[in-house]
Amino acid sequence: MKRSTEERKVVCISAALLRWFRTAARPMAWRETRDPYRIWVSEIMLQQTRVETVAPYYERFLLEFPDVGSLARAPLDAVLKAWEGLGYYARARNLHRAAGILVARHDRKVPRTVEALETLPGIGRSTAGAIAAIAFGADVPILDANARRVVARLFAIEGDPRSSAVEDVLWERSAGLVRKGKGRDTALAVMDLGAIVCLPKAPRCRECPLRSRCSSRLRGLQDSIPPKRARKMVPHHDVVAALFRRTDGALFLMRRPPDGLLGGLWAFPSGRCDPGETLDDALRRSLREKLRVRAVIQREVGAVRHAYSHYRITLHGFLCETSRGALPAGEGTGWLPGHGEGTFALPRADRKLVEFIHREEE
DNA sequence: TAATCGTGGCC
DNA sequence: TGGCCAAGATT
Repeated sequence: MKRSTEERKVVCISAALLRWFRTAARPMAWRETRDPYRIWVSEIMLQQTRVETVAPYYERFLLEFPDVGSLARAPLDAVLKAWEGLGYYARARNLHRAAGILVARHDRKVPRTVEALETLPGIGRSTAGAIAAIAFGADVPILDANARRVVARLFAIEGDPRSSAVEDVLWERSAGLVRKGKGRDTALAVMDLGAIVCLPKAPRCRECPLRSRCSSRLRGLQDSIPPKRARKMVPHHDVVAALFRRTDGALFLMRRPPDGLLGGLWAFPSGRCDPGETLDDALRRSLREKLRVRAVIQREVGAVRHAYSHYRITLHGFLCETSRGALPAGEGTGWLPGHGEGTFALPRADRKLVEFIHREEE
């Protein structure tokens, strides 16, 4: 029967993969624990983010928020501060919100099933599978970026791996790799194979434990599966920011709206420069609109180029003073201490402007 | 389905 | 330098 032949092949692939994993597994802090909370935190941090980047954040975050209760009790500002620089800040907001839900409705415990995990904010199908498999040893598939690539190549699944039709096939194939009782190791092995061997560019097929069974490799398709994503034009904008400096050196900040780009972070008042508009005009206009103040622009302290997820900016920082009207105070406003770090989470670009000022003063 | 949402490293 | 990519979710 042809079907059972296919099944035997997959069993061999799983065995070879797990054998390889025993010697090749990458050491990581979050692999040394079975605490579901820690594994949950690591999975959220690792979304769209490299392992090396996450490592220091993971340690610091868990020192400050060692369990579900401490995370739920903490003010969002403290969570965002711990997340500062890691990007995709909705992850931190959702993590915080989910901790509150766990306290209120789940006895402070991370759910064990994919279905329950998926109901929490910030956890989709892929992360739910990863947490269920890694934290609880569930025999469920994963389909992160590594698994997508590994599975697509292994079974020579052509087409855009992000289209829903292809994705369904990939989930099926990923599930087929999971042998009974091996959910955790299978998930980690697929991830590691994708990170170490089955690389996006120039996969190292000669070192691959599955090279003799990889359909793409056997057909010479390893460089065309998955297909390259069509790239879009990346817009560029000039953005102007106002640095109001108090006599003690503190800098005026405003909290960004709770959702959207850099949501909840603290940043210098800023605005996008319209086409044909001078930087000075754009800044005065923005401050009039947003702060209801007239500003005197003293000088530009520096400009930083910065790339967001889907566009680029050049952020021009200007030292300013108010000529008419006072800066707003109270909720949603703050002052970044002259040298001290403080408790404000700032975007990277705004941090770079702060560095410009500090460097000037030396 | 397609946009949106950060940042750093690599080539 | 700039394009590409990384343990995706949400709307």
